[in-house]
Amino acid sequence: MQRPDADPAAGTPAYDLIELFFFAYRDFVSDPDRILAEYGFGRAHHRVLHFVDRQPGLTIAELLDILRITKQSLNRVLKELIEKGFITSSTGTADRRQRHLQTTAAGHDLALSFSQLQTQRIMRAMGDLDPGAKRLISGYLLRMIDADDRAHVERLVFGGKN
Amino acid sequence: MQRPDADPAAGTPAYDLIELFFFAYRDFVSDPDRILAEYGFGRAHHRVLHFVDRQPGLTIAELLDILRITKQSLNRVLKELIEKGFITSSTGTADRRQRHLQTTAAGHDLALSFSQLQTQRIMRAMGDLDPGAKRLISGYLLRMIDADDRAHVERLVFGGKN
DNA sequence: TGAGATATGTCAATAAGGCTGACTTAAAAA
DNA sequence: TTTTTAAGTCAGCCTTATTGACATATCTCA
Repeated sequence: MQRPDADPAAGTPAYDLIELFFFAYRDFVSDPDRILAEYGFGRAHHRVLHFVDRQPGLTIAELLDILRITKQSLNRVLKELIEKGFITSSTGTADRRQRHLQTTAAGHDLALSFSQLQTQRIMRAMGDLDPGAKRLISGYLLRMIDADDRAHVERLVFGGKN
Repeated sequence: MQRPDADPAAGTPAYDLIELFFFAYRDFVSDPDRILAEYGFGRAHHRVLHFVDRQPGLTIAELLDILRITKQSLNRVLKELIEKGFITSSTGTADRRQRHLQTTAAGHDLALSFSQLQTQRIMRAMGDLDPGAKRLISGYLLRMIDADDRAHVERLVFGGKN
């Protein structure tokens, strides 16, 4: 429980970037909240819908790995999305133990409307930056991710299905 | 409840930046989590401790305004931080209805250790970028914040006490 | 083929961190 | 003096997460 004395090598904390990141993320996730409330959904539903839409055919285990939650937590949210007709679950053909998840047409439209809202905010913030500046920002965000997870995220973000 | 058809003007969603922002923020807040658990604290405690440490003398109303939670939610967390000796609350002199919050020495040390952890991650991600690139990134994050809140955040982040 | 491992699903209890609504007290302001 | 404001508190509820235990179907390997 003993905190070490302030590490002299740590220098002055980057309070500006710490706080800007906090406020930027808060507003970034707030856009979809208004729509989610209309459906009785929360942010957990948003996350599940997003990743299923982006990776059709995703299995339960893969989804748990991305979200880093327990299957009990996922189950309630996923069940609601399936019951309300936004996601379908189908038994695997190669391995019949697995379930492959997909968005329905309604699910895809909803996921797309969330992504478009968030893209609007990103584009407003990018303004008229040149492509080099955009690469710089996405590189920065990538390096903010734990090093031992970075390859996994890169595959997921840039590489379609694995 | 009717979602509009996909806005043709919206273009292709920026899936890469949406997802990078999600994963980056997750890892960014995960660093302090390990320490918080030692004290039986959660992220709510971290946020309160951080802003009180950054703005000594902050009142309850000002803190509620920054965190955008209800005073009932704040109260439980704040009470624990006071009881465990990380924050002090003192009656205002000019206006005796107000309470002015401050971190104790222990509270300041704890807040500093969180900020240093997060600064390490930020500096690793910044790598050897030049100062112009750093300004570009903080400008981007600032513009991700709701326009009508940006001035408030700027004062708070760059301007010390209001 | 049979044993064990794996993928999923489910029940129950618990916790953190939010919320609304109602009400009190003390102090300032009109 | 009346009204408004700042803070504190009680009670109940919701969402999203947790752990632990267990059931079922299916695959894999010896």
